[in-house]
Amino acid sequence: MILLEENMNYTEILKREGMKSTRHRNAILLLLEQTEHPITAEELYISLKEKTATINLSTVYRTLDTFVSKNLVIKSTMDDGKGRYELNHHEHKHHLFCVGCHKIISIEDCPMEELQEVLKKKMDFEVTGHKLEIYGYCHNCKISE
Amino acid sequence: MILLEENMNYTEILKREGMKSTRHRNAILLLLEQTEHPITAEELYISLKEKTATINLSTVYRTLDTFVSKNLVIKSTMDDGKGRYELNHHEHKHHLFCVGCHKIISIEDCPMEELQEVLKKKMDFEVTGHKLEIYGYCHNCKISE
DNA sequence: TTCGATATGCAAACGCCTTGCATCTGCGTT
DNA sequence: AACGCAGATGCAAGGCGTTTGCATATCGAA
Repeated sequence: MILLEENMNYTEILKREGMKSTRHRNAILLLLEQTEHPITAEELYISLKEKTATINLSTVYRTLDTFVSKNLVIKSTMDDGKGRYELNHHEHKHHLFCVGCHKIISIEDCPMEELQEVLKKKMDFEVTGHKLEIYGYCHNCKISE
Repeated sequence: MILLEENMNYTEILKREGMKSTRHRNAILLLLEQTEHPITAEELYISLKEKTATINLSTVYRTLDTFVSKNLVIKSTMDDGKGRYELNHHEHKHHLFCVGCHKIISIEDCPMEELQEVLKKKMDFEVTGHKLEIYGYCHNCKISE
């Protein structure tokens, strides 16, 4: 299992996956690491252009796709039709979506383990993965309601 | 809360929501009722054309959107970029997605209740809804692996 | 039956994402 | 250090799911 550990630079990680270490790939990994919540390809693209680099949107998409296929990045698609990407920290994680202020909060709680057992016994379904999104009001938005 | 009960025809349901009862709307509701799993707008459109009616794809989209906004239908968007629609039976339900044969199986198990309490206590997050998708291998695909 | 509000068809457009192709760049080899 | 090539990138065009503007058709209350 590949982890993005602290004292390991991106070049090594990329090499390990058989990818060339390039300016863009490194910048994208860095930005994903700095952003703790899932962001869209376009947000990433704009943020990169502001910061330093000239980069093309299609490069962003291609890079993200490759990262996803190498399991370095997790993609999830929401009802607005846009995909969001985040680093795969290989800790199991879910997100709270505040419907008040649209903040995204990461949590590490996950209620799937028991259910996984149930599904196996009850209907012989072998769970390989799942996606859980939770909507509601965060502390602040609850107050100002 | 609005339920699609057995001996209640679509006209009544639609009227109750302030919608006109039309040929298309009825056909879409009927088809959704016959299909127990979430389907795409296009699948619905093709199926309708095969069956009886001349209908336009944009009508399908508009109708589904209205149904979603009235809470008669639930939309969920997958990583292939397509939205899927299903009747809101107001029983709480989730789906198993078989990654082998792409079958979709509905289940009524839901592991969220306890987590909801935890999130409230731990971070004062008030859950109003959630989405859970489970991936894996169904009984048949497990065998033929 | 009439009539206004709403639903529908049609065609064009939109937004997110992908692709084909020419050029450039990282990196192992010489 | 220079070379060469596979792989990465930019650019522009295209794909695909979905939305929209507008003219026409339909529903249903009066």
